[in-house]
Amino acid sequence: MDRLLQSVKININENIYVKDPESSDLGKRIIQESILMVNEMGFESFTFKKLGVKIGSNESSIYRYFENKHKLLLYLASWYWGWLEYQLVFATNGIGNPKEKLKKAIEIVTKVTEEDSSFSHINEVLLNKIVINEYSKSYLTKEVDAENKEGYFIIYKRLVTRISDMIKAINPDYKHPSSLSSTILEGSLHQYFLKDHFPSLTDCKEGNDTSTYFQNLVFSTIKP
Amino acid sequence: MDRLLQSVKININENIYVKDPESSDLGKRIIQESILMVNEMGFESFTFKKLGVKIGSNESSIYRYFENKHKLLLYLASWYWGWLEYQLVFATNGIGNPKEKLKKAIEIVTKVTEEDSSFSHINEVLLNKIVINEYSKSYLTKEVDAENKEGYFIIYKRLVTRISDMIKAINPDYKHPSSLSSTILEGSLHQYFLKDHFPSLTDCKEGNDTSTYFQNLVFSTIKP
DNA sequence: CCAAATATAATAGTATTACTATCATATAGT
DNA sequence: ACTATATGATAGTAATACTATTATATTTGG
Repeated sequence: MDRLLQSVKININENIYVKDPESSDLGKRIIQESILMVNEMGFESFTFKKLGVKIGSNESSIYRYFENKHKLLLYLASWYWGWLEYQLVFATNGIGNPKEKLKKAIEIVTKVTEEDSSFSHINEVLLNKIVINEYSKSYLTKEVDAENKEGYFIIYKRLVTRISDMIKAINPDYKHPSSLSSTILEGSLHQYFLKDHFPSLTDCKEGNDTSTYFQNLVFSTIKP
Repeated sequence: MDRLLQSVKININENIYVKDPESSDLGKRIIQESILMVNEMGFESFTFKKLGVKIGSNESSIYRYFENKHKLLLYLASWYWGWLEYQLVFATNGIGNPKEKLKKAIEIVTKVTEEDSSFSHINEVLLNKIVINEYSKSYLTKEVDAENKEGYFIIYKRLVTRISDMIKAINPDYKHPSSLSSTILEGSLHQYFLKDHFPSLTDCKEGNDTSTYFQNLVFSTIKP
């Protein structure tokens, strides 16, 4: 997988950034360090000023890449979902059996994140933690409808649709394929959050517990 | 139901507030108007200064009830979950059949919110909208572990546990009762959010769609 | 290789937020 | 009427989230 991915670039809506952070060294440092910092101090405490100090650059220079930190969060989240989508498509493409295919898809989107050496400036493990802790904040806003119209959530929506389509392929009569798909994606993040902070509210403790939980949930629910 | 509830007070952890807002007229106006305002402008734009203007009071007076707006959000959320818990216990108490009981419980926590005249200063319909749009922000913070230790989320946790226990009563061998219970509560809020902002990601369009979705999900998954 | 374009850095300034502190006034209970 | 307690008014502070301007590097095209 590594070799192939080396030439892949995750494609992100151009309106999310002012200048493409992939286009320069400073841009990549902004992404790289913002992942470390947001993970470390949380999105609320994170500021462009602090990021500037950390990367030895200036606040005003960061504003040339992103309008504000909310847009940066949208960028990081889009990158994460784009990366997951790529893995999902790659891993399920050759599978003919619809049930095997969906099973694999659920495994991909619910399993514990592992480092991907193809993107050296991005720490996928920490980025996954950011998505678990901060993604909701990117859409639980008053601007969500306008931003949705701008296409800022398109990759995430496409991912939900892909899994929804796989569910339909197994049981075209099941009444809630989209709800079930969105429940898997959002619910998986939530179970990981609970594991770390409210362990009594989840049974997903380690390894592939989360995958097992959702695979069982989905296949019991949709039957053939 | 109305008569009985008139003497009920939702019991909220005393450390969430500085002074009990139920203990005075100003306190109740703070709660009443904050629900309208947070719903109207979103939690980010909401400030104590603006609230003061709206209720014809002073910023500094509001600080005598809540340390900050985060604590006020914790209060509103706790009140909401306490209110839901009361309805759940009340509605399921007499039901002997475990399946009927769980079915009713899921209906209560997933159905569309209706006004409850027992609490005249609280608009439950708007409060439900606030919980849908803002609740995640109350725990997706760096302080979550400390605040959990303080007991700020205890009502919500008790609700999850209640439903988890009902699942266990039906099938003691099912491996993920807590995960399933937390998926219902959190997933229900999410489906309502999707309905309003990402309709293509949900099949829950109106009336009792959400209840039907989750009842079907749960009973298919746990079987007998 | 020089000029011009472009990228980055430095500095300053602004409105708003999220408070804290102090003092004044109103009201309520004994 | 006295005194506690609740509320209101005002002022002040550090930090945030920017915008604007100017200066200095760095790149690149002729």
